[in-house]
Amino acid sequence: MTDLLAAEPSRVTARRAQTRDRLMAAAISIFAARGIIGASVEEICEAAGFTRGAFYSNFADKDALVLALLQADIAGQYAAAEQAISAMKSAPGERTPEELVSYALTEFEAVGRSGRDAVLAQQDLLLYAARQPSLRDPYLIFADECVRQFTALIADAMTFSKLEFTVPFADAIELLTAAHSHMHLQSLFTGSLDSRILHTLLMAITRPV
Amino acid sequence: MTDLLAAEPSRVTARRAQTRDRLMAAAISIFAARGIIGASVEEICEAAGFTRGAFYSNFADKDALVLALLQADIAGQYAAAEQAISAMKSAPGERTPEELVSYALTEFEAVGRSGRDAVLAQQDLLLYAARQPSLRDPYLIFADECVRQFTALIADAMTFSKLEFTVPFADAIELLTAAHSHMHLQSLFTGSLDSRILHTLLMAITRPV
DNA sequence: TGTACATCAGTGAACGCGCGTTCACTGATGTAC
DNA sequence: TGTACATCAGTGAACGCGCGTTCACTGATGTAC
Repeated sequence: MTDLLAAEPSRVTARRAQTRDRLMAAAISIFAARGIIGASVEEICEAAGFTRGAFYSNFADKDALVLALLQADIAGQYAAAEQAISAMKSAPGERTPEELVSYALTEFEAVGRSGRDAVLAQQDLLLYAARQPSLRDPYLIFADECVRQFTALIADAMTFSKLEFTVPFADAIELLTAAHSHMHLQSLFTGSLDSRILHTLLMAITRPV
Repeated sequence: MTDLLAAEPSRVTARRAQTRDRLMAAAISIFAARGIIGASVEEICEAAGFTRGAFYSNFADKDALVLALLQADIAGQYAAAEQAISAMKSAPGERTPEELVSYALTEFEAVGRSGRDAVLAQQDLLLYAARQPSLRDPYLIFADECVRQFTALIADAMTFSKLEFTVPFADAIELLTAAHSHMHLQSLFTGSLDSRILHTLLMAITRPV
C-alpha cells in the first residue's frame, strides 16, 4: 500500500519534469509570436531543444499543453500577489493612499508574467478557450482564480491604505480588471505600460475611510 | 479625361463587388470560429459559395482580406454611433441622465457589429495586428477611428444629458472603452451582454453640470 | 562496490493530409458596328 | 436590334510544402543481487 502510493510521484522523474518545463516555457514564446493555433509543435520543440517525439511523450496533444500552461500560471499569479502586498507595506517614502494602491498594482505587474510575450499568450489563451469547448471550463477556473488573487491583493491594499470603494466591491474589482487588461493590450502597440488610467480609476472610485 | 475618370469605378463591376462582400462576410464567421491564423482560404470560399480561384482574383492574399475587413468596419461603426445618438435623443420614458447615456451605449451595441462572431473576430484582429508588422499601422488607424466615433457619441450624449466627467475627458473615454471591451469579452463566456459595469462606471465618473 | 538486466525518455524517419498559391481554361458579361 | 468579337470573373486541377501524429529504435537511468 505505502509502496504503491509512493510509486506514483516517483514516476515523475526530475529529468521528465525539466523537459516538461522547457517545453512549456518555449511554448509561451512561440504562442506569443504565432498564436496558439499558428504555433507548430515542431517549432516549440526546436525552441526547447527537443524533437517532436519528446513532446508527444509528455503531452497527449497541443490542448494538453495549453491546459498545463493554464494551471501553471495560477501558481505564479499567487506568488505575485503575495509579493506585491508585502512590497507595498514596506513602500519607501511618503505616499498618498491612492499611490500606495497604485504601487501595489505596479509591483504585481513587475513580479507576475507581464512582458509582451505573456500578454500576447494570455490574450490568445482567452480567445482559444472561448472557441474550444473542452478548454472553456478549465479557463473559467483559471480566470476565477486570477480574480481571487487580484481581489485579495486589492482588499489588503485598501485596508492598509485606509481607503474604501464608492462602488460595490465586486464592481470595483471588475472595473480594475478591465482597466488592467486594457492597459496591457495598449502596451502591445505602444511598447510601454502606462498605468495612469488605473490611477485615475482608483481615485474616482475610492475615498478615505 | 472625363472618360478616364469615369472608367475607374466602372471597372469594379457590381458582380465583382458582390463577390468581395460575400467573401468578406464569410470571412468574419470563419475567423470567429477558427481564428484568423487558423482559418483556411478554402473554408472561407466554401462558406461564401466560391472556389479558391475567386478569392485570389479579388484579394492578393489573406492579409489583404483582413485589411479590407478593417476598413469596412469603420463605416459600420460610424453609422452605429450616429444612430445611437438619435435613438437616445428620442428615448421613451423618464430617465436619469446616467440612464440616458447608458441607453445610448446600448443602442450603439445593438446597431454595430456586436454579436459573438463580431466580438471574436475583432479581438482576434487586435492580436493579429499586434503580431503582424504590416497590419500594425492600418489597425492603429482603425482603432483611432473607432475611438473617435465613440468619443463623438459620448460627448453628444453627455451634453444632451447635462452631465460632465469628474475625470479628464480622454481618461473617461479610455475607461469606458476598457469597460466596454471587458463586457464584450465576458459575454463570450456568459453568453449575454451585461452592461451593469458600464453603468456603475458612468455613475462614478460623472456629475450634473 | 560491481555487474546484468529492465525500464524509461527522447530520437528521427515515415505516413497521410490539408494548406496557400498558381494557372490554363471556360462560360458570362460587355462593346463595337 | 442583331451579330461578332474582346475582356472579364470565376473554375478546378495541380504543385510543392509543412504540419500533427505514430512508432520502431537507442542511449540513459534506475534496480536487484
